[in-house]
Amino acid sequence: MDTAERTPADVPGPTTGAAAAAPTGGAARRPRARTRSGARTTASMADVARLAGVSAQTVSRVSNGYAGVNEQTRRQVLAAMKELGYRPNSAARALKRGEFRTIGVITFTLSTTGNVRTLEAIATSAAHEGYAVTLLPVAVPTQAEVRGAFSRLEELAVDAVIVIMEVHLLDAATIHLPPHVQVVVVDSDAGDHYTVVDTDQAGGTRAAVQHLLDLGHRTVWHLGGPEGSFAAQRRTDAWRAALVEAGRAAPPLIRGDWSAESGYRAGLELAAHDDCTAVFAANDQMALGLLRALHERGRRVPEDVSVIGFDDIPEASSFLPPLTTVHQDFAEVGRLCVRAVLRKMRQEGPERGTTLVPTRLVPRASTAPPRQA
Amino acid sequence: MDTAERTPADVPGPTTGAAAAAPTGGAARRPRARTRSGARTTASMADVARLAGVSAQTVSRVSNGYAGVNEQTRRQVLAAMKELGYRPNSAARALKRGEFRTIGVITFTLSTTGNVRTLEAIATSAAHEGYAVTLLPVAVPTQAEVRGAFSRLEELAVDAVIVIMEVHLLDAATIHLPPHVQVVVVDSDAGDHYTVVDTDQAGGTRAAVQHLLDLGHRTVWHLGGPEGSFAAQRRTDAWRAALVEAGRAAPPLIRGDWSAESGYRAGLELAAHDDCTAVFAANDQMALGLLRALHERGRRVPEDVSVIGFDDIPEASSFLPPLTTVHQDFAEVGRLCVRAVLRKMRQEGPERGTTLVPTRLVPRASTAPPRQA
DNA sequence: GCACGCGATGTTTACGCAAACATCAGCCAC
DNA sequence: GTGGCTGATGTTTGCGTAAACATCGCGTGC
Repeated sequence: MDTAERTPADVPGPTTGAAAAAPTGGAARRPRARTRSGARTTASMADVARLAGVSAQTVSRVSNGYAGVNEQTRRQVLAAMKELGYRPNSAARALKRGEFRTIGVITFTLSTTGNVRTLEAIATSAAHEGYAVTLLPVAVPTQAEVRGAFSRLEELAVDAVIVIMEVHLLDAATIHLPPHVQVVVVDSDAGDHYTVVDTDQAGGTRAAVQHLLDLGHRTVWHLGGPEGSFAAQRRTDAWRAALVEAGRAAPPLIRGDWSAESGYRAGLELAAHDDCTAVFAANDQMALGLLRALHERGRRVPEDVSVIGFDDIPEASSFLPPLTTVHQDFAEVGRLCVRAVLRKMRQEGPERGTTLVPTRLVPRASTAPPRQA
Repeated sequence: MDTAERTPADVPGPTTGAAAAAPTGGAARRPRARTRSGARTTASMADVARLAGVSAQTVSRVSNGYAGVNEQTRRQVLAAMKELGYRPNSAARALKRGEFRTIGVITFTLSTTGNVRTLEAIATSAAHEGYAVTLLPVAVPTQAEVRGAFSRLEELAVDAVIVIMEVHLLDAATIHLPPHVQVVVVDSDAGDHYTVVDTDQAGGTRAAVQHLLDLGHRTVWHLGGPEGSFAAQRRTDAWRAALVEAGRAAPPLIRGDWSAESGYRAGLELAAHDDCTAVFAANDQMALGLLRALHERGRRVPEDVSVIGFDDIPEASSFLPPLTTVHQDFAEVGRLCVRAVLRKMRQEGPERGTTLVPTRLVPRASTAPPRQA
């Protein structure tokens, strides 16, 4: 047989011609489409190996930074990689290694500051650990949609999942996660069943209420968040508890939906109550709307009414007046999420439990002692 | 028949399996105990095939919804899948198919409304097309960092990339993308070299300036964004051009950095100019700070000074006073990005060129005719 | 001087899936 | 009835990588 047929580039090894009874791959190992200069296909390890005159395994070793490769060989391989523009194929890697080095993040909306900031921190922390982050948006917060996201997720290339969402939407009975995909939840009180990382809603709320009481206000009104939200629920509960603890009567709860617009509507209502001298809004956006409503109704802040928010969005210091609020450390929440989920993957962490991130009261110009105090 | 469920919620079949004359796999197909950390492995196609009594290929056909599978066989396979909790392995799929069905999004920060809203829209559109979105945050906007993100990207499982960033950070010479990975850029004027989708910055700006001139203002001051930003640059250029077109003198440019705080500082400066009756802020956050500064200095809005913003963030309608601004359709931008990048992947779209998404002026209470007009 | 060990490298195999090809049973046309 | 066709299913193969195992050459201890 004309075993000649050697290409100019030439294959290094003699390639062991014989061995007729090749146990398995005996088939014609066709030399792949010529990857010469006008190459279209991406170079594979085999291509690099050929060019460098070594085996594919050695390329793999270099690629993964193994020790035990001769320095000169290593340099040759690196040169070959560079020449061919070699990049490891992540699909093959993932297949072989059984992991994707990717974390999925399921979130309902990116329109709230908290979710976005948390997501950003997660992405940053994950990148730091060599993980990528894949986003799984859920259009509407219904169980069906969430379930849909999870089932999409099941085909997705992720090793773990972080859910930024009220967990009551996760009907645990109907969601079955792929095996060894770990979950960490933000904004939830499901610490009994999941690993949860969250801002210390209660602590922050207590600080806010206490701040107002300390200023001399008889009681504190509350502009709460929407019903579905656990964060809202906890802030409301903590508000009530703090008042009870202090022996004060809790005024009726007023609800918004997190938006500034809803805060405005609530503010119009509150402005009608002459006895209202202090309001704790469950987030800064609602506080913004509240400020506008009070202004329109001629109630001065903080002289007539003190207002305090929650979140400390960057704009809060530019409100009229600058808003006293409770600062949330979203970056820390994100960091802890990633840490927790990676720990769980390595089976180092606990299966469940809640981690709370402390808050900090940021006093600005929207709170003051009541006039008659 | 004997579909009797043998193992309630157990590992796949007994498997141990006759060392039958397995034609191919010859080797003892060990029951695949723990792969990684002691976890059960997921069931593979082969496991399903065994349980259903068919070949792996048939499982594949069912899994991919091929026609040409007998209904009864199909049902059997589906039942087996369900019993084993089978999920296709996306790494293997990607390896075989040569695509990941994932789009990478590189962005510098998620702290600006525009980026976040665009990202959200991208994620939603992508999901709609069956694509996932992987986030690649870049910590600081330096070329080195961006290059780092791109080289991380090269190992990443993505088929295409959308860059939400000023493209001048992409030093084209040093970034070499993996072959076949298409790029679409947002917020850039690099339409000559890339496919660009962006808001019609110039159109929006012209509308804003014209609105103020139409109200009778002699000229319009401008609170611009930071130097590095193309969006800022274009708004500034368009502002100047619109004034020139109208035969008005352009006041000196004042610069902020997008933040409300910087708007406040600029506002203090502007308040000192008695002849300033109208300001166009390059975004709503800066307009917010501006409003506060003007208020503090006793300049009433809109009676003494008209203020107009850009973006139309949800809070803008709750500013004091509610802000007239230029609405950006981020959702559309995101949608077009995804469409463009998928088109390029399929080689249906053009290699380069810019697509502009129109804006809309939203008149509210922060603009009015000047007093003496 | 010879076996042994060790470092460097090569060879085989399997990961899970799906395209390409192979087989096989029925069924119709002539 | 026989050849050919069709639809359903099985078999082979290989994607690019990395673990496990195999080989090879050289220096060292005794």
